[in-house]
Amino acid sequence: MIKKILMTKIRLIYDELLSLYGHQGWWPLIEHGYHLKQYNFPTTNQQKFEICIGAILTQNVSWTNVEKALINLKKLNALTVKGLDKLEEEELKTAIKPAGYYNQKTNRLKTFSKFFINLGNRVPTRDELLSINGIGPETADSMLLYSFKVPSFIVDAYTKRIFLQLKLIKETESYDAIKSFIETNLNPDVKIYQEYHALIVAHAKKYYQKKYDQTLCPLYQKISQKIAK
DNA sequence: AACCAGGACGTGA
DNA sequence: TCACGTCATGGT
Repeated sequence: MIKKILMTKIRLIYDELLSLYGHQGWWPLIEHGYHLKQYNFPTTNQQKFEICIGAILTQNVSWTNVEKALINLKKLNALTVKGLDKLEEEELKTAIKPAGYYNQKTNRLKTFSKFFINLGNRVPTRDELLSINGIGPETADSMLLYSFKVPSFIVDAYTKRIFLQLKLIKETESYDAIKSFIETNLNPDVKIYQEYHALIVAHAKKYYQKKYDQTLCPLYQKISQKIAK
């Protein structure tokens, strides 16, 4: 007789999303696109750096805008640490303009590339990243999870919307409270954390845009049906 | 033509 | 601590 494994809700939601959308293969790189099931990415220091740059550029902006900026940087050979560090400030501003907030983000990229150079092959701590101007909790966790392969769960606006709709969190809960709630109910596993966040984004793009009716979310419908019975 | 997108920071209460 | 204004482009 096989024992039934007790799974947490958090894990069940993950399984549900994975069966709905399949592997997402984040983080996308300009050259390689989505890596799909090759979880050894990123392999080179340059790829790690590109992911970090993307994490800064995508702050409050759609990824399609970020791609334009990344392609501009690639053309200028500035998707490498040294390349970006060498780039003139005005040139950098122009290149990342499509990603919005280009004045702030220019400073943030310059500051970060210096940090990245000094980092060497070391993995930074979360606090270390948070102490850098322009890197908040979500950006830090994105870098840790996708660039440095540390199982640090990312809480973005979509994560909040979905978990709020599923009544697993409250409206007022802080970033860190939501993060630790999820992490205590999900074994630390880089692959799963990576997929989970990507799946949340995929799911949210389909059901949790502000213009949509969030009650159409199939996960929510399942729950509300159970309650009705 | 407003509104929103894979946030973070500075300010004042 | 925390609510609020600010930063800016591109798509719908």
